[in-house]
Amino acid sequence: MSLKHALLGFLNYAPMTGYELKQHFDRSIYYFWNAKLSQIYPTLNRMKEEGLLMMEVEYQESKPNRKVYHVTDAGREELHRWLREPADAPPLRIAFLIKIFFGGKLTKEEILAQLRHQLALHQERLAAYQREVRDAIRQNVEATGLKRESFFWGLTLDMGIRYEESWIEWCQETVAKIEAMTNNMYENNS
Amino acid sequence: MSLKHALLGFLNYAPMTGYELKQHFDRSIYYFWNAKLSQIYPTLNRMKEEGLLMMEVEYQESKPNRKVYHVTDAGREELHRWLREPADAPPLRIAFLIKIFFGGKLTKEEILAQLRHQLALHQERLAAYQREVRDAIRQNVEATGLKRESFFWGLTLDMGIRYEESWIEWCQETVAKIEAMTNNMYENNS
DNA sequence: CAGATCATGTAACCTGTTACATGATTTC
DNA sequence: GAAATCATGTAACAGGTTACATGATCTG
Repeated sequence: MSLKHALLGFLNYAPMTGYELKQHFDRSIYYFWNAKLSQIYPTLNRMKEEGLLMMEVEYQESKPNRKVYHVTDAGREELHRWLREPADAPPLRIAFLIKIFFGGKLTKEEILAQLRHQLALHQERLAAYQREVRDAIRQNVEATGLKRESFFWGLTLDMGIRYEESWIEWCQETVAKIEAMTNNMYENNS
Repeated sequence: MSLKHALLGFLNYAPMTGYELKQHFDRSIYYFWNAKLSQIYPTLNRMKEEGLLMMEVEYQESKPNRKVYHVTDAGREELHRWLREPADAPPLRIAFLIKIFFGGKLTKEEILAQLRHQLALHQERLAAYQREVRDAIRQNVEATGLKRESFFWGLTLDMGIRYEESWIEWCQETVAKIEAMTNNMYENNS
């Protein structure tokens, strides 16, 4: 379970609540991993029972009490073990490519619409990564002084950017290919 | 549900059994979508109940009877509706990048081992796509005469190849970056 | 005065994987 | 004689999403 290990990783920087962990996901690694609070809370509970975490309650009025989680020695060991363990490369799972695969059933304009929509999505994402994520890394370094860590954060961002760029190039080239076909060519090559 | 629509897409080429559908997945779109038989069989049943498919039983001795599925008009309409519907771009979900993100906890050799392993995985896949998938497309065109469709099949393969190439480039550049660091630099920039 | 932020969860549901069950025929 | 191919499934489990539940305080 990767969520478990991502949580260990963040808690290893500093003790936090589930709510704060969610913010870390949203601000730093959301572009390659994320989770909802409804998944994070029960997972933290299980990890506590497994002895990977300790919990301290900070009492609050007019808000639910803060449950601050700390990594135990067992948790740190488990994190390190997992980090060294060879990772597999999960298969792509892209419904959009199913639409392209069976795209022969669509008209030229319909498939161009699909492609342009996909292009726009990836362009937006790329822009977001270049703005927000870069900034988030900068802010994290300033806030935590984890300068060494930021080298690794930057590596993952590079891959995120490269991924979006691949899509953008493919979409643009594919749109160009299909636009270059006359309607006659497009309809009559079956 | 994309599995449903992928099944509709294949059955729209020709009526088939669940077993044969699985082979189509394994031979043509496995690199961006796949499913196990244990998921395909119940899904076909549900689709039949929804009126998207019709089933004919071919009786056999010494083997379970073949259940051959055909797309109904409602199924064809549903396929066409889905193909036109704008597709979203699902977020990446790569546990390996979590390992890199928290890579500061690893030694230089440990992280290089991760990177080289990942590089090898993607190189193998790229080689497979360039061999097997190209061949599968060629064979499908010969077997079915769906020349027009093969243009679209090729487009998805291009994206698959591009994806693997991105990983390979990133892995190689990242390995080079880290190798270029002296051990001293690597350990002492926190 | 509406919406974001802080802060916790539970329950139902959906998708997909793994394990189990059966068994003849063909190929190496 | 072992492994792949043909051909069907069921059941348990794992991971993740959506909906529901609660409610004060801060910000625009």
